[in-house]
Amino acid sequence: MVTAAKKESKNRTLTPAMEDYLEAIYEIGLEKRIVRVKDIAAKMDVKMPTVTSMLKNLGARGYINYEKYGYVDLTGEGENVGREICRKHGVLYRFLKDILNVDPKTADEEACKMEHTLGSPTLDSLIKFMEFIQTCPRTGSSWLEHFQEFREHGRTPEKCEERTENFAIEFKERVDSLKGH
Amino acid sequence: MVTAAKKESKNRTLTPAMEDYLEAIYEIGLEKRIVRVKDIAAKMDVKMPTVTSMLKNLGARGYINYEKYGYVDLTGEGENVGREICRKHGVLYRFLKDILNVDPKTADEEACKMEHTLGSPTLDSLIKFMEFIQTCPRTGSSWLEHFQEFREHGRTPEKCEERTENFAIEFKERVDSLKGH
DNA sequence: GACTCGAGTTTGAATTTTCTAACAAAGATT
DNA sequence: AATCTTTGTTAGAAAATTCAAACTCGAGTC
Repeated sequence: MVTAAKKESKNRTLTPAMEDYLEAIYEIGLEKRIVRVKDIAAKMDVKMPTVTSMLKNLGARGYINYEKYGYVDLTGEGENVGREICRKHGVLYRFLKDILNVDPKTADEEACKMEHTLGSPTLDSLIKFMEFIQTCPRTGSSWLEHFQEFREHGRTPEKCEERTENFAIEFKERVDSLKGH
Repeated sequence: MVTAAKKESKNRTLTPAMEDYLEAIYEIGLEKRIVRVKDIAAKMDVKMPTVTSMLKNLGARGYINYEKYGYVDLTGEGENVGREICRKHGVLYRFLKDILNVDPKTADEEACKMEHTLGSPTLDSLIKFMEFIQTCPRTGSSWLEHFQEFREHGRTPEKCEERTENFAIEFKERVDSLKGH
């Protein structure tokens, strides 16, 4: 379904590209004392002039402090954005890799694009969902393994019955430990 | 994590915008005999000249048959793309809305962007995952309800114990019906 | 047949992100 | 200090997507 979503008129919202640069600057800042144009270019896989123009852009918008030939650093707001995009990437990466079993390289690439498309509330819900899978007495890691089997071989009544019986025992133990607090 | 993903050099891959137009044309084609520039413009929320230039573009690439002042129709390849994007949108929309409980409007908007970022294998895995949740004896709709409770109020040991006991009964019935084929 | 009106197109321009080629500054090395 | 290398910047251009303004086509209507 293509939906006529209102275009964000004139407003100074960050584009995906800008968000990517802020994320890159944030991550480089975590590892090194200083953030260089060269490092950003390497991380983003673009050439240095591209970085320079984006830095001017982000500087003008107040997300970084930037002076020619000087080192780059994020303003408070720039840091908030960088951290949030970084967090989104991590959540999405783990969901794709650990839950959906997408191979790590693809998971990283797809997370890289999705991190700009999902709002923070959706991300929060996804985090809670993953947490819930792992902590709910009915699911946990054996359930995830069961899913991987299903994903590869579809529904096989024998497997299902076997797994169900194993879980019956596992589940009983969990119930007892819950009761016997 | 920003990753230096290889840029697809010269290759004639479809951009997200092109995919959106093919999806829109595909969907309009499902509802009406003929697909008009005006309808595409309305669905995409752009002006007609924008549609005209994109139609030339898609025509040159072989995804549609396009002649000035004539009606638009998809080639075989164009239809494949349109259908696939449409399918991705549907899967993502349902995941966001039914599983993560994102409000329908937001779910639609976010699905609209994500449909260009996830590969078909990832989508297939997501479909299987949703199917698995609904058919696995350990989960099903009561588990999803349990999640919604958790999402809103966090972990509450009492609730958890209560739910767990209810499930113990529910689960026993399922096991019996499995055994008694 | 001439007119009108909605649908479609052309033209030319703006924006965003990127590049290459050429230039400039900073840091090392001698 | 003079030079070399690395790093960073400017300038100019390209591709993609969009728009507004002006023009054209086609289908009726008088």
